[in-house]
Amino acid sequence: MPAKPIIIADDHPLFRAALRQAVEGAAPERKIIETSSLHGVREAIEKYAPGLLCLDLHMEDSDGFAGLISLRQERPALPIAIISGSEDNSVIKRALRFGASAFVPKSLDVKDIRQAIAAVLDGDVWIPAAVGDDTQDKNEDAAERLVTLTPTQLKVLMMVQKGLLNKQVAFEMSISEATVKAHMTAIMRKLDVRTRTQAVLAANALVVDSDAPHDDA
Amino acid sequence: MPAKPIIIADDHPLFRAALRQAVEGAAPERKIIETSSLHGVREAIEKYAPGLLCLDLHMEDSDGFAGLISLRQERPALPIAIISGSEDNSVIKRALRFGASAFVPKSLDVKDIRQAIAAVLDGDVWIPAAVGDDTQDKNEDAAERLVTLTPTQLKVLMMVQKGLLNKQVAFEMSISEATVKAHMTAIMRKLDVRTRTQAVLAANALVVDSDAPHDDA
DNA sequence: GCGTCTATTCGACCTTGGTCTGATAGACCA
DNA sequence: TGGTCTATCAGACCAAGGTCGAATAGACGC
Repeated sequence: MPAKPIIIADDHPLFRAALRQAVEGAAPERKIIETSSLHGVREAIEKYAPGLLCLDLHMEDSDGFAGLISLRQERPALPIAIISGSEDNSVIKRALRFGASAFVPKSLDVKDIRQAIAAVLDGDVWIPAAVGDDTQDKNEDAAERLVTLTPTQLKVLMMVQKGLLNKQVAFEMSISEATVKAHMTAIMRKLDVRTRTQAVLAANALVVDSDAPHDDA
Repeated sequence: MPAKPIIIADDHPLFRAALRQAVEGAAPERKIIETSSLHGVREAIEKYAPGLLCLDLHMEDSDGFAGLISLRQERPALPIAIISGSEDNSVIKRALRFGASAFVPKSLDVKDIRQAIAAVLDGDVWIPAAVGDDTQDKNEDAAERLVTLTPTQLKVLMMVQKGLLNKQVAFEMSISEATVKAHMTAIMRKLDVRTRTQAVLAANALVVDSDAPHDDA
């Protein structure tokens, strides 16, 4: 069978080059497409029907884990390897929960990255060696529910999370306020909350840097 | 002059004992009062007019930095040394911004803690050696504004941040919903936002929320 | 004591949020 | 082809959020 191309999506040109090197080591015969935005990723997926996506979480338009969830829903069969500067345990676990096939910290050297890519191309799930199994997963429910949101619902929730009014969301998306309200009703039903404030709290599981509140009293 | 007593406030009895030892080393002649809640702290302040408060951030009723801010407003002259399991840079910097006189990580040994206490009793500000100067201070404004909130406003904001309705806040505080709304208006004015969702976003600067330091496998 | 300030309290009033009904249209699947 | 799911929207309706003006009470300066 013909080897499908690989997409590399990262903000940073230098790291993109390094990643390309690692990927070429793992799959020399594959075509590689580079991009630096979620938008570019979607275009590339449309155009090249890739077999693997290496995705940075910190791109301008990726909105934390929301981009990952959307892509997974659009192409469930496409394996996604998350590339991230973070090595935080909760970030790694959330990435996997949201459907990533691998988590590759940027601190890894080329050899290890190559190994990770090879594993994913082989159909495996790859994670860094030292991932603890702390079972303080109370955000598990929230994560479980967030993946059931449709891409449009996710987009609405992202805007609400930034503090926008329904009216403003409607304007940004060029739809009516009534539709935004309908989306919010559906979102809150799925997240099992009753107000937008609580929806925002639940959506904090999507934020990469400072993670959602948990009571480790 | 008579040496004013010292209050030690920490959830953990064992650590409270260790802290007492360190404090006694730094100020042998001082009376020491122990407590394990914010409520206990207030009582002790009322009763003993202390010269120093050693405050843990992770107590049941301390609501992150909100407790620190309240106490600072009630007793601006009382130096407060923050005791915390976290050593995260942003936590330390926020503690100082919110008026702490020292930041003492629990990982320090008794000798260093004694030194920190001594420094604060001397009127100095004490921080751990390795505090970087990473200039990712975008919460600086938010922090600046949060300290202008009155204790009541802070209390309301804490509840709203947990996702409670105005009606629920009113019930919890035994005041009318109209009053809660009035507080919210004042809060939003001070924080320079226009909706409760945005107020909750701003209030996130109060969340301590660091990763559990013990389970780094 | 007397003005002034601010925090807290509240009711009247308007705006935004959220539900429900019901409807249209496209995508996808069986 | 029919059934399900999603996205879109309108209008009515009620609940929640938010502003305004105003009253009270304590703190401060003078």
